[in-house]
Amino acid sequence: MRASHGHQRWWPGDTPFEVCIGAILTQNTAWTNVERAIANLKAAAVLEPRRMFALSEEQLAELIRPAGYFNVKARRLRAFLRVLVVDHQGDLRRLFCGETAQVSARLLAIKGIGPETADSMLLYAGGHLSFVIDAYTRRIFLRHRWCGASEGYQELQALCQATLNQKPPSKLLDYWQDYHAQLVRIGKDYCRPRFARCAHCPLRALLPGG
DNA sequence: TGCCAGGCCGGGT
DNA sequence: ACCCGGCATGGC
Repeated sequence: MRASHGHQRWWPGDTPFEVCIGAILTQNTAWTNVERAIANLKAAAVLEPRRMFALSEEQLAELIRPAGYFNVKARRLRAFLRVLVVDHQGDLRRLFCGETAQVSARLLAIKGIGPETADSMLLYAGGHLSFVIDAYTRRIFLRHRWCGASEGYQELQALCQATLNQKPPSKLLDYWQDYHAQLVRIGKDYCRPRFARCAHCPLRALLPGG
């Protein structure tokens, strides 16, 4: 995948904080809509933990309106910001400090942060080895019959992590970050829901027997 | 026009 | 432990 399309350089976002905010905003939402919301936050000069937390839920909701679910997401953003600002001095390095499993539990305890959002933050903002499973990943694996329809998040993640562990530890973070990004790109191009199969998916060539 | 997009929560079985 | 409705905008 990387040989044909190059390193994807994910996650889109200039800073770890922007990555975290984007992770919440993109829940079940097209990234183009998230970009508008982030542009609003930048224009309002509140893309910083304490300044964003200083906004009321209503003010925040208005700024992120283009991202959809704006009332829900404003509440979720503030739940995240409260933990970051109040419990960790507004310092992401403190929030992400500790063992991966421990930090993961810390994030999952926040209302509005589920497995994918937590893993996105861990992998792309926290430097933790926690593989991201999203709709594209699930769909690609399902259509190629690399997993069953009933596989849960944890099972699919365990499968990916065990498979993608065959590299020097120093390379894994970059590898996992790009691997997930590559799956999303493949998914957008070849594995959308309306296609009955990934008929033209280049991954097909990787399978024994095509 | 309707379907889709990088989920998650809360209430009900 | 699952299943479902709700949440909302913009693009094709």
